[in-house]
Amino acid sequence: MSPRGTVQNAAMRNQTLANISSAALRMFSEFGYHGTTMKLIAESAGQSYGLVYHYFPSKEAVFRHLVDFALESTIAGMHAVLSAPGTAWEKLERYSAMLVGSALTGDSSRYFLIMTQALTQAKGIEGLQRHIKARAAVFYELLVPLVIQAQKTGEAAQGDPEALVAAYLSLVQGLALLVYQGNGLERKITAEIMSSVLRAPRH
Amino acid sequence: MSPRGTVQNAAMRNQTLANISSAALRMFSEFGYHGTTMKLIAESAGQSYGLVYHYFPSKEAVFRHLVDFALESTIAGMHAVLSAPGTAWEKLERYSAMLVGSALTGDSSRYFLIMTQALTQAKGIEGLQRHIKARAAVFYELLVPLVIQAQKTGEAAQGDPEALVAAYLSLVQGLALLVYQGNGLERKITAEIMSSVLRAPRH
DNA sequence: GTCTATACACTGATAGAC
DNA sequence: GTCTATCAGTGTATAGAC
Repeated sequence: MSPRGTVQNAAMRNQTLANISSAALRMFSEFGYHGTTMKLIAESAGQSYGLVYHYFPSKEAVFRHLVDFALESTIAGMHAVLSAPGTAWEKLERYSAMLVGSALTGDSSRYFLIMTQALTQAKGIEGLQRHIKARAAVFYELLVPLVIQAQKTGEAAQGDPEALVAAYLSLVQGLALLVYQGNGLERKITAEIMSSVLRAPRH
Repeated sequence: MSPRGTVQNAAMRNQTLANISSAALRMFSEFGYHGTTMKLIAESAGQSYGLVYHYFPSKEAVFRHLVDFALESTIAGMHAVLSAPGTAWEKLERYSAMLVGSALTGDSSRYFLIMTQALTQAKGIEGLQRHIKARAAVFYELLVPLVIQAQKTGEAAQGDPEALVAAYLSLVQGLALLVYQGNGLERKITAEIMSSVLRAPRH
């Protein structure tokens, strides 16, 4: 009733929501969409079964929420790195460094993983595939112009810029899988290796 | 009873088995392990539900069979390309060409996909993760020495050879995902781009 | 070898008590 | 806001007829 009460309620609600989301991210990234049950999410979050349905109308909604967050935060991260001053090639190298430094370690790699899950198992989820494709197009819209510019200065490799970006993003997705396997090999990956897909052979 | 009868039976059995396996590969690669039902496999193969269980004791066995085939045929393909005469770098380039030319197109890419499915959803399948890790170690055993040799001739990039191979294999896995999405972008990928992860910057 | 029918367990989602 | 109980639907696996 009192203002303080509603504020506390909102805080508690946000915390519970974050708790459930975090648990769902772990489960989806480990068992896939169909392999994850609402019971599993609830138990993993330390919450009751019914409470999950209080925050999300369906399992699909939970998954969509995570996929959207993954897409938007990836786009935001790209924007942040690419909007800082520097040449096109410097920006691309800086993004590789950011991926190796943070995005491909810990929880962030799980977001790349559920993107993979979404792409390879979402045939039954109405419109999700299309939604991802539309938002992922932004990746290309941001990176392709940079590659074209870096090709003019001779820093990026010649060839179809879209193909280069496609290979670069494929490498990122593949590395997220490597991180997930946890052999320790992922710690040896350097920003230089990541950029090598785009880099021109020097003469 | 007669010799001819048993031979015909064996032939029919092999064909039905191949039919079910092929249908299962399609379903698993599109819906993932948990998203694929035995009913779906049966219908997709044009066979009855019970018949699938006549050929495989369980859904897990079907999946294992496909994963094993994927692993062994990938290893066999590597051996074939790498045992042909040539320098270490030539062999690596030849393998990239083979991947772009055949392995990453059509049905072959589905085998790379179920490897991804297996790695990211097989937490519930006892021992599968370990089995894959053990067999996938062969990839490294075959490729790392080649990279080390190509580093000596200055053709491969300097740096940890294991990290280079890990990035190379990650790129392959990522590209299989690209093929699956079917944007048409995968057709622009060249062997040169694939090899760029391993290639040394020329001086 | 091939098919249909079914037992049994589990999952997603809802209802209603506190 | 949080929990337990419950229902309808689906999935794996088996049994048994042909």
